[in-house]
Amino acid sequence: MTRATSCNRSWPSPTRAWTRLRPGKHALNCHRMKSALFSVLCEIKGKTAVSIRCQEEDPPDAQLLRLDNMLLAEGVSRPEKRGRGAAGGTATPGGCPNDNSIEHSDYRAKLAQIRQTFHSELEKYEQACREFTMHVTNLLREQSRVRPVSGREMERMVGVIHSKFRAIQRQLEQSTCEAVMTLRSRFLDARRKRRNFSKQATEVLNEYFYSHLSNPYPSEETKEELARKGGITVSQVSNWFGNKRIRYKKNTGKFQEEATMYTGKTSTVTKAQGPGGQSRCQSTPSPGDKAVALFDCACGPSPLANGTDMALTLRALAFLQPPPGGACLQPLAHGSWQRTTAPQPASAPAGDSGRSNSDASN
DNA sequence: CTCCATGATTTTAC
DNA sequence: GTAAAATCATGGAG
Repeated sequence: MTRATSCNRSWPSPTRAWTRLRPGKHALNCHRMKSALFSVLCEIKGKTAVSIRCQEEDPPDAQLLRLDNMLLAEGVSRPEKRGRGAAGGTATPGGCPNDNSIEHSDYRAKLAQIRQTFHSELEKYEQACREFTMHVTNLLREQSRVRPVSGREMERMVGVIHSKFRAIQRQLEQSTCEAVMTLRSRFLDARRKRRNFSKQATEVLNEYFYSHLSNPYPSEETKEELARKGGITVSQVSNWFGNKRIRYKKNTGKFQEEATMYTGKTSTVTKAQGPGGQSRCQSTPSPGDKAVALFDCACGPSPLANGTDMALTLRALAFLQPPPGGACLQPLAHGSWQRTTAPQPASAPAGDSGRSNSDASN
């Protein structure tokens, strides 16, 4: 308590706290025996080899390396970078096509936020590290006037400081990693969540489905088109058609209303254009009648009874008639579609047999 | 909370 | 590989 002597006010010190503990420095500096004492101290120090063990700069820590790699892979370590973040390319969590869904951009935004926080924190630590190093260096320099402080000792001290800050930095990296992992898992979960399609998407799909009731198998191109129109992905279109076919088939009656609604709606649209490029001529070749009758009696008063769609269906079914070996579809007795041969010939080969898939005409 | 509709995933058949 | 069928899981209405 009494150590803080009267003279501590006069010290032009960088740190008052420190200087308060060194009351006799001025006195020492001015002491006539100073140089003698100093040399003795040097000698003693040399002999005892003040080997304050350097905590040798830890070897490239494996754990740290892993963290670095992880952050690098997540695109966090690098300051803003285009593309290929964790969410980029095929690395998209969930393995979904890299559509730019809202969730996707949301994920990227959050990742960017984490990255920003990480870098600003890192910057702060580095700044603090620099300041503290300078501070300590100054102190040592100051002290070197009264006691021997070798360059090596200074270096060692700086090294210790750096390693301490490195440990803090490692913690920062760890927590950043955690944040990224949490974000990722949450994002993955979010993608699993089912979201109802927009009204528009449903309409687009239903319109196509009911106007191609005889053959609701859109080609890849058509799927892309439908996906684009509905603002969903191609695989979602495929899923939807898969579900729709099976559900429609299972319970045709339930879809009656919907069917009439859409066939009514599409009839006006398709007359002008015809989604499959099919011209809707009203001539109804008789060969299809049997098939329609078969379909109808199985399905009851199906949407096929609708005038426009009836024509379409008859027309489509007409192609089913003579397919010895040709790829085509046949409505099953219970109102289904059945492939008799190779599914989706991708593109219709010349000739009508390929027309089984009305999409081919697209 | 239940129930149903519906999008997604998994399994099966070809 | 594709589609059918079964199943899972969630959203939303009641």
